[in-house]
Amino acid sequence: MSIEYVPVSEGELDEPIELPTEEDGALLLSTVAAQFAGASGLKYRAGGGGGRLRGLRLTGEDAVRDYFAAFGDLLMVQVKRDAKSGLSKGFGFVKFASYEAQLRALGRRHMIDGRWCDVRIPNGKDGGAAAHRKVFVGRCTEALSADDLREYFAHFGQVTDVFVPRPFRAFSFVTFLEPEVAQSLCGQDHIIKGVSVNISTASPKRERSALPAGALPPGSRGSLVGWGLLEGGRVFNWAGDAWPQPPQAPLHADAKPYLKYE
DNA sequence: GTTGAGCGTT
Repeated sequence: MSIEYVPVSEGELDEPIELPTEEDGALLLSTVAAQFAGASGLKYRAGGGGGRLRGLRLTGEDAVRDYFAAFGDLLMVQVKRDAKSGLSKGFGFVKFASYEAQLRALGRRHMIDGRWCDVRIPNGKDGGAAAHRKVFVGRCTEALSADDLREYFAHFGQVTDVFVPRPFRAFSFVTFLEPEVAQSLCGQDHIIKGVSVNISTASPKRERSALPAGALPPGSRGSLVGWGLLEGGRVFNWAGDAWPQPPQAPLHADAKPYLKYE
C-alpha cells in the first residue's frame, strides 16, 4: 500500500483539504488534528453519497485516553509508533494524575480497542527496581496457573504481574506493587493448592551466578518498574517517567513507618 | 527440571 490522500473538511459544505495517509493506508488522527485543531475523530457518509453518517473508530492515543479516563485523570498518553510507517508499535505510556487511579488500573487486564492489554509499571532509565518488587517462586508444578498464583499472593499485597514460563518450568515470578511485600516473603515456603513452593529473591537471568551471596542485583536502584504484554506478542506499557508515588504519612518523631500491607 | 523476557525522542 502507498500514501493516498483523503479529502477531509470541517463541515459537509466546507472545502475539503486532502490529507495524506500512512504507508499502510491509515489516516492518523494526528494528521487530521494538524489541520483541524482539536479534532478528536472523523465521520463520513456511508455508501459514498446519501448514506448515514458513520464514525471512525478511535485508535492510538484517543482510544487509550478514552479508555483510561474512566480510571482517573490522565496527565499523559503516548502510543509508540514506527517513525516511518506511523504504525503503532503495540505499546505506549500513560500517566495518571493520582496514585489511586494508577492503582485501579494496575495489575489487571484491559480490553482496549479490541485488544487485551496489560498495564504495568515500566522500567526506568536506570534499569529499574523491579527486582525488589518481584519474587522467584520455586518448585511450582503445572497445576499452578498464573491465576492461582495471582489469587494466592494477592493476600499479601497488590500483585502487578505474574510470569509463568511456557513451556512449563518449575518456577514462576510474581511482582508486587510494594517492594516491602516481596521482600517480606523471601525465604519462605508456602503451600498453594497443595503445592509447596519456595519463595526467594528474583535475580536477573545473567548476573545471577556472578553475584556474591546477599548482593543486590545490578540496576536495581531507583524508581519502580514493570511493563506489559499484549496478546499476539505486542507490548503495551503504562505509566510515565516519574509515576505517582504512594502517599507518605507525615514524618513526626513518633510516627510509625507507612506500610499498607500486613 | 528452583531465575522470564525485554520498553519511551519525537
